[in-house]
Amino acid sequence: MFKKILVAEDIESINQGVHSILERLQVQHISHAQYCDDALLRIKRAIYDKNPFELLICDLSFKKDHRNVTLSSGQELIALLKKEQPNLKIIVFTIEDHPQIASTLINDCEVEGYVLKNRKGLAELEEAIKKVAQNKSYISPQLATTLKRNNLVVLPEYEIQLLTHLANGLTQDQIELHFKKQGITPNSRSAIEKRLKDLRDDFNAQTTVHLVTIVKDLQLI
Amino acid sequence: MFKKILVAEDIESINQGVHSILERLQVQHISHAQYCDDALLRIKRAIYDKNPFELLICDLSFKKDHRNVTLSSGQELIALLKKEQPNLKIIVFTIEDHPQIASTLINDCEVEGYVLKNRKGLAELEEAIKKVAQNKSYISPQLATTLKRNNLVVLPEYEIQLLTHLANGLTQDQIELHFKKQGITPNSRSAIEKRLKDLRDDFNAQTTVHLVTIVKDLQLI
DNA sequence: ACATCCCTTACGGAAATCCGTAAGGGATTG
DNA sequence: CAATCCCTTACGGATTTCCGTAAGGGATGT
Repeated sequence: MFKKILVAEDIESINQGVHSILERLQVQHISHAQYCDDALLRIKRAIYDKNPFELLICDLSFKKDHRNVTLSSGQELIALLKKEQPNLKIIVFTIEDHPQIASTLINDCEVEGYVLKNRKGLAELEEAIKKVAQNKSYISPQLATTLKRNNLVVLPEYEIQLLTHLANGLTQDQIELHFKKQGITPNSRSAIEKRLKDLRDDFNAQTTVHLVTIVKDLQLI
Repeated sequence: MFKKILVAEDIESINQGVHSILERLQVQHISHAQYCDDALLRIKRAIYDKNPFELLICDLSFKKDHRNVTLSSGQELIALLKKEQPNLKIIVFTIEDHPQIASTLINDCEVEGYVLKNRKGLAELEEAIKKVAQNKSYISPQLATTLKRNNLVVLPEYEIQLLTHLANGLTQDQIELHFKKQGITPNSRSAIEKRLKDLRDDFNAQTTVHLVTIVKDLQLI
């Protein structure tokens, strides 16, 4: 079992719940951070002290308050940490069940666990901690099944840019111009139209407005 | 102070936190419901038993699981309850800080309290319970300030329909036709165009796609 | 080399949207 | 009653988007 764990989570009542589990698992050093910035500092400090954390249990969304923070989300924190301390195990503990977001963290950021805060969340978290301590990984069952069958759509960077510009109010002419300035290809009017047509087909969108709302709902842009 | 309180909340660790507060406030009867349907049943039953609840502390979002539920959100529950037991006090305790949603609950559904689950959430909840027990109302400070200055936009039903149809892939021609069938006026092509132009101006949208993404982000549709 | 495939670009016409103007019809007000 | 205001509708032209066709170029395979 882990000896030194950091919990990054801003809601106190959930912190209490997590803490009680860690105590039951007889974790010796339990630290808490209510801000992402704090979490990063503590982890850096622990490395400097030659006594690094072994596991981070991390929420994704942190409420803003009066404090100025540079890291506002768990995603940013995790992305940094994988450079700072690659051997640090990470379990995401969040209410966020959107497959797109979970998939990015699991596959790209390579977190070791992803646990949903639901009715049985704490029990699952305990399970996850045990698994990860054995060098296995853990993903909440509901999420695991949807991730498997849900053949996730990942939009290529080009399509993301195209749709984002549309959503932000650029006309196709403006996008063509912009792509030419930035050296992004293809940038002809024709190609842009064709991509949009293909995307409409792919997503069964009747109009371009429809298309943009669909990809926004799917959080692809 | 209240003697009989129901807590509708699906995440166990938060339930624990709320429970500990209610105990400190020496509430005699504390009930919990992990599903909206359960909450409704318990409240009805309590009325039938001539021993109704005095206060409901209610989350908004409830995770779906294997159980079939008819009420899937706190909003639906609250809307029903205000008919079922008009004198029941309600405090919303949620992570949802979108002013649009909060405003609807506070002004339309007339809940007595709206507390955000943030770093000081439990302390605020305690404060709210005390206030509401004195027939006052309570709104989380952060929210209260934004609600005041944020001169909330409320879109008339007609505009909501128009934009929703656009977002769902109808062309302006199809919308004109649809409005005529439904007897919704104005339904001329011209009027539809004019409304969209006005809306684009109101929201500083460059294009119609832009407009739709803006109102979707604001959760106006 | 040649054929094939895939992608980009170009072009032209159809369709949809955008925009301004103007006419008509209620409601309000002097 | 007349004047005014506001909204709806109609219409025409400009702009934008949509769609099909075709030409050109690079990569791959035979």
